[in-house]
Amino acid sequence: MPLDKVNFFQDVFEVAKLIPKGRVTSYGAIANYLGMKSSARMVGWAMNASHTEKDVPAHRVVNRNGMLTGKHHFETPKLMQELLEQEGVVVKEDKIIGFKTLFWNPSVELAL
DNA sequence: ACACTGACCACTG
DNA sequence: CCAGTGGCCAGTG
Repeated sequence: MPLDKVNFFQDVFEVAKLIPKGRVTSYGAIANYLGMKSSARMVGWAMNASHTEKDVPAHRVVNRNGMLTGKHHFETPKLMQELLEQEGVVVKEDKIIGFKTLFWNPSVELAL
């Protein structure tokens, strides 16, 4: 597979699109799934470009704490939380309640 | 070509 | 338990 130069934006987007409604995952989990566990920053950075892709649910991607760190990068800061709540995810103080339960690990769910 | 930055994560003390 | 530090890849000044 031509993963050499890594179009890793697309990969990140693909994974993000696979996140089930009402579930969330972390940058690190995606990075890990893509085989770049330490490059979680890049995932976040890639999400920055997710604005160009319409079907990328960036609101379902949070940091390992379940905290909505990227909400400031949305059109409006409250948008991220609202989108999550629309899917039944409870958000309090910018962090996801029951994150551990709602966590969707691509390395497990998409396990090869 | 160099240095800094970034929606992060894990390890050490 | 909290704070500090390194690592990781790519883009920008």
